[in-house]
Amino acid sequence: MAGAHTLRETERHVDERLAGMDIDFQAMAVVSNLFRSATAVRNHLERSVLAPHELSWSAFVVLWVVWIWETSETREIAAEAGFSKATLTGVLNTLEKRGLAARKRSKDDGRLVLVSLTSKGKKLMEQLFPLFNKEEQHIASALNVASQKTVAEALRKITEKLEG
Amino acid sequence: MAGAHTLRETERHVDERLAGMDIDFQAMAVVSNLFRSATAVRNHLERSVLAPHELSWSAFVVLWVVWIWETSETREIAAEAGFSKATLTGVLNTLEKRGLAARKRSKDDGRLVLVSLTSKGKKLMEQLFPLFNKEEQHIASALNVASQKTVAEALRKITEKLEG
DNA sequence: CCTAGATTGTTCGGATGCTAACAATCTAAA
DNA sequence: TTTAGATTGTTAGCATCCGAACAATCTAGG
Repeated sequence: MAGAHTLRETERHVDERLAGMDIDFQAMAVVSNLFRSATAVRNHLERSVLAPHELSWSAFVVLWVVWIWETSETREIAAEAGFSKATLTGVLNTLEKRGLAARKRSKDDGRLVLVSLTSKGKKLMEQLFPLFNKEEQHIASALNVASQKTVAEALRKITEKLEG
Repeated sequence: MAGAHTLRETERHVDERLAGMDIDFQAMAVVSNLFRSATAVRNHLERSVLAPHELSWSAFVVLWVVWIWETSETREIAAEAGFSKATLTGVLNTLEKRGLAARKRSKDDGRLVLVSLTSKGKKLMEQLFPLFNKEEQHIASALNVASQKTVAEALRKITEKLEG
């Protein structure tokens, strides 16, 4: 589907192409498959769950973070969602325009902006997240439960090594 | 570092916040840690390897694909790199402007555009990829070798379930 | 031949996504 | 109390990113 070569054909070609070089192929396999799978999962979730509601990936992530943490400071959302505060400004503009989220100046600290979901935004997440999780379940079903645990924990270790 | 909460604190909060709902938490953990780790790895590689050469992530991915496959048709690069052909057009403009890649019309099929690296582009990849792989090695060292194999294979299965 | 349909890369409009610079605000040390 | 420095969100400028529409080109059926 993704072009002329399958995943495994591509990996074999790369190995041959780089043969002789002093390369850690196992480490390369971890990283490249991390990106391949993340891209595939994101595309799948965008098409199956988000697109019908005209939601972008980042818009959904912001909704998710605010939904989970009730009300959030902007700086916190950006860190949690994984992109810069400048990017968040744009996404919040979009969400406000669509009536899904609202901004409010903090009274305690005039620099801070507090974000909350509108009732429309809340209703959307209560409807959308179960569908999202059904797709997550579909995706994770590529692995048995023991393997799911192992993979999640291994990915945590990678994240912690780089952020911890 | 990433905001006020650690990774594991965040996961516990989410579990409590969604308690009572009919949610597959294990599947959620796989997907969310997939994105967290992919984001962390990408940010790390951008800062440590790509930024010093003023290369964006997508520019590097395109260089990588063309380097590995020698000369590539545009449609193939887009599929392999994981983004749309519209995006590729922009990235190729940037790479051409910087003298790292070149476009050429195919003689066999007037619709096709063939992309190759300039000698400057080749030289850059020969210098850059070993550094890139060193960082991949650093990242993968969060796991022992057996775990690296397991994770890579599990991620392959996820990709194949969605693309296969 | 010839022409309807398929394929390819680009363009267009809009939404991310980044760093750097900025104004507003808070904090703490003199 | 004052003021230098730190923090926060926005803006500006640029480079991705996408889907949809488009022109150029190829392919088949007639």
